[in-house]
Amino acid sequence: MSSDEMIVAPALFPNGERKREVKRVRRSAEEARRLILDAAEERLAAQGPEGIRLQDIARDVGISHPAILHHFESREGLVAALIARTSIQLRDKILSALKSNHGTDDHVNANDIISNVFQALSDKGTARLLSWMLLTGRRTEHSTSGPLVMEIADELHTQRTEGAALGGRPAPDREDTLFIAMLTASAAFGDAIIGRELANDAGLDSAGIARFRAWFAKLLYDHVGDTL
Amino acid sequence: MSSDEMIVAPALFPNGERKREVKRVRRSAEEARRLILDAAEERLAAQGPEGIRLQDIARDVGISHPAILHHFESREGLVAALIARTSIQLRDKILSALKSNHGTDDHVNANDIISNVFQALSDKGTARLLSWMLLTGRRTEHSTSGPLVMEIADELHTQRTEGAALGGRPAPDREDTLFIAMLTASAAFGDAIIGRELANDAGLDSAGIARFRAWFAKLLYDHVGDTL
DNA sequence: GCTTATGTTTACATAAATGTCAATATCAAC
DNA sequence: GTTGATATTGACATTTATGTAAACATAAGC
Repeated sequence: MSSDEMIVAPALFPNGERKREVKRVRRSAEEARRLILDAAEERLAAQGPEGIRLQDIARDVGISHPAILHHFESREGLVAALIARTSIQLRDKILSALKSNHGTDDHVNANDIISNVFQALSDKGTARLLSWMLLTGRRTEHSTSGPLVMEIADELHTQRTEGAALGGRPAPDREDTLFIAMLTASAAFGDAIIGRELANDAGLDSAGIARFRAWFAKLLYDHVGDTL
Repeated sequence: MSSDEMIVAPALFPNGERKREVKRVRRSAEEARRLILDAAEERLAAQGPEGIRLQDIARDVGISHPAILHHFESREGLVAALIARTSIQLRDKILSALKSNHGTDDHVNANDIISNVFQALSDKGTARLLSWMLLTGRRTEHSTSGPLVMEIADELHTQRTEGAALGGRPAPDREDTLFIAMLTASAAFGDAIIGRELANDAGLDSAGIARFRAWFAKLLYDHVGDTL
């Protein structure tokens, strides 16, 4: 309550008043950054872009907001780091999903892949983060979803080509594969944003949503079967 | 380069002396609201959600920012009005596109419809506005894109049913039609947000983008032909 | 011309968020 | 134990946005 301290001369502490004995938790820089990013991610997923406020995130982690600035330089730095981390996680999830099922070439497989892609983008609001990034015009060179789609298209085309060779069928069209990847990316992206809304209005429960994704997978699978 | 400052027009001074007689433009409330919404829409499309700042929009229109508050109560009111207007425009565009081509049942027609839907969502950043709305958790009862998709699905199903009856084919599956609408909505939505990015990274020019949309339209058309 | 309704403005108030700074506590190394 | 590096903090500064109030100006009706 005593607010009438000396204004200037941050000289030594006024002897009478003493700092209280506070137990301060001190983490490694890496650990602190991880916790902060986790909290930011959760806020973003739950409350949207405007949920990323230093004070709130600091409270979630149990630190003071200047600590965040210490680790990330600025709010923008925090956002950039979050985008980078999320992008890398997304890339890993999708590519591993693609590669793990390599070789088995039935429509159940296609179903799994599509399901995984959709899931990867809905989880934790990944697509929301990325779309917010695009909406606000942020670009991080290597972490954008850009190269990712090309990687996916490449991997997919390799698989299709191999499959065609094994089956004695003609090689698939390169652009056709690219379009499959682009459509899947766009659909999964859009689904992550308005999917829940659409499903609600259509009266679909989670089983219905699963049917939708399976339907989409079959659509692509049939197409591949036709054009391969 | 000095910043371009507006010529300030002080209307009153304490001693009663006035600088000069300023000509004030006085619009009808309706006109003023329209101009403000236009400016807000443009800012949003160009700079993203954070581009909606009363001061900036006011400057664009050539008014002072309290005038905006006078017409829309609050910033939130402005956003809500913009969302409502945009939703209605989107609804009209898509439904009219659907209905205008009614009757002609070839894949060129499907191409046109898909193209129109994608266009409607990219134009003026409509999808960006709506996705921002969803991202920030805003909901306006009647203006959400929700009922819209059901309307579209209904209209589409009517057309498919009629077409099937004329051709003597079995009636199409209701859920199949719904899924077509949902996929189209999701894909167009996602495309509006990351489409440019994807196309860039894939090295597609505008002709390539057109090919992609045509490819998608054909995918749906072939599917309908198969399942009808 | 006078009055009235309301669109419009200036100046100010307020709030909230980011960012700065010096001081302090904690861990690790010596 | 002492020292050094740095993670952490409280208090403060700054910026910038929205929102308020009272006065003014303009178009329309009498």
